[in-house]
Amino acid sequence: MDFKTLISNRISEKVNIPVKDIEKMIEIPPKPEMGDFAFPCFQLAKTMRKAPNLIAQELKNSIDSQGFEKIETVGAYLNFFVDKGILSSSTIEKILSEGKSYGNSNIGEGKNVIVEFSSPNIAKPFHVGHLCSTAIGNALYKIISSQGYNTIAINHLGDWGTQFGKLIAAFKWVDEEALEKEPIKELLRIYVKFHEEAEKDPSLEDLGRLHFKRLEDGCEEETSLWQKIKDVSLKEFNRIYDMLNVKFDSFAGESFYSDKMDEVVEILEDKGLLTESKGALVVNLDEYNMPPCIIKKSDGATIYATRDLAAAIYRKRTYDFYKNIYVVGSDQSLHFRQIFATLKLAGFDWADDCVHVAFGLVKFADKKLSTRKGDVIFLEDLLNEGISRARAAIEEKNPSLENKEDVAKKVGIGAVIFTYLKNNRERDIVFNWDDILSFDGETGPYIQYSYARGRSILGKATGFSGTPDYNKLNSKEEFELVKLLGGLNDAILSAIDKYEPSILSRYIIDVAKAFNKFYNLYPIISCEDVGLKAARLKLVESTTIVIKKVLSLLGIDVVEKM
RNA sequence: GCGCCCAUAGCUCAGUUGGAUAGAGCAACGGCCUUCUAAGCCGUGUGUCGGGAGUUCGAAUCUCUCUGGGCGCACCA
Repeated sequence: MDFKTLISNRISEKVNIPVKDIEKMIEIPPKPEMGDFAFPCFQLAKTMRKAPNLIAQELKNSIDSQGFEKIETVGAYLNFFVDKGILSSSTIEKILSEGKSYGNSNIGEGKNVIVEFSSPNIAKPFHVGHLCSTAIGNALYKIISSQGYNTIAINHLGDWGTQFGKLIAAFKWVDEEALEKEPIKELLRIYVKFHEEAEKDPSLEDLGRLHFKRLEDGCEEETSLWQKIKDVSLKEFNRIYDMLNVKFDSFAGESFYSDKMDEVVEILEDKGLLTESKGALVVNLDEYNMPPCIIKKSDGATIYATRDLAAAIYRKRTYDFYKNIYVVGSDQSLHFRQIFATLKLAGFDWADDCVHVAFGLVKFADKKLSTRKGDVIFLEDLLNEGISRARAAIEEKNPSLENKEDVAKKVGIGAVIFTYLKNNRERDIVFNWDDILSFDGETGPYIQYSYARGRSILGKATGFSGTPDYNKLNSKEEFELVKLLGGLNDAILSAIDKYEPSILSRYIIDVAKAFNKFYNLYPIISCEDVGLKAARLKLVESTTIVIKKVLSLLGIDVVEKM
């Protein structure tokens, strides 16, 4: 039962405004005591030439109130109180019958959506900053998929570019033994050393560029070193992706496009967009009020803009995408605006379907994380610290728990992922071990705990059977929970609309809070009224279904006990 | 200098697209485990919504301006 459209229809009958417009005006009152839905009459005052509260009063008297407990006016607001029994039974039965597909829809059927995310740079450590793109991208991938879209997860590996020239130049300092044991750390060490040395001797930068040019020209020595670096890096990255349970449909990174860039240059040339400037080939973007987009450097080598253009064109041809989403830090906003503008100038109207989903940076209280300087926290260390803190919490709170290690892993990692997804993605995260790994309050473990409590109650009720009487779920707390559970699809759609997983994180916090409140206040197993007990059990079951569903969309596992 | 983003309680953040008395978590203090797991629940209070002006029935939300921060601005990604 969709009460919002019901209300819109009834109001539309009385005033001369289309149902759709009425629906947009309907709001949810700030406090549940004020009703479940509200219709403000301020805007009608002008056309009807009457005082808004008078309009509200007249509507109240003339409107059909069937299906509602009552309809009230407060000032210019017309407040609707829905029939709790009807809403509870329809919501709970829908959840139970749809199970894990509750919240899904097929609005995206037949549409391909690309989500590019994670995209770490080969040869560099996978640090705490990379989790922003990885967690947000993975969540968006799952959230969008839930609405029937055919979604493609692409890891656009940073495996090409001048940095490899620098790395190859730095290879003369490599310690083979260390490279064997801890490849990324050793590669990082020589990369850092390169930048230190380059400060004293700027000619090293030129040497790096030379090596990249040779790599791009297919020279054997550079190519084999590059392959070696890529192999050891991917091995390390896959270990992290396994811990996070993140999977990709494609690992086509920057090098994948190395043979597709000549065509980009040709296309831009044909359209007459290329101009030469200081020896480089650029696309002028003055009309967009942006600096030019560099297509070829003065030494003839390509640059990341060229590769991103090639990638976008390739993706359009291969996947014919409906949306092409880039989950990349906000520090690259200008770059993407330049790419999209260049595509547009080249006559590709689908440039408008490309979206840069930006996020803030992870930084220390005082300084920015800098790979070049080597001050960096490995993501693996953060995840392991999370796991070991979860392990300690288990020993303290529930030492007889089975599968301790499995639970510690899911709770520890869940806490980290949830922290990354809790807030508006454009906010910077100030790195603090205790904040990121908190288990109290609005955190991942709090949600997981709520789920485990629900499952525990259900486990104790096996064998019970009774016909639920949903009319008896009439307490404020029970009804609040029901209303929240009914709002899952809206929350998902809103999250997709804004490319914002935190909308779902906030939603599930609200659900868990309402659920905790409910079971702390009312007996379930020991409830004597059979109809009410059955209804409460169904409510608990519905809640566990919704929590599990939302956490899975966020890329977080649930545990049955903790 | 130019462009984009941000400023809400001591701290970290929400705020349903312009609506009713601006809310959570953390931290602090007090209460609740012989009754469904205390990673929980209940209670106690704090705000010039950065300042100013404007738009209108109505602004934390929209416009302008100032202040204070972040990021970016051609051969790195």
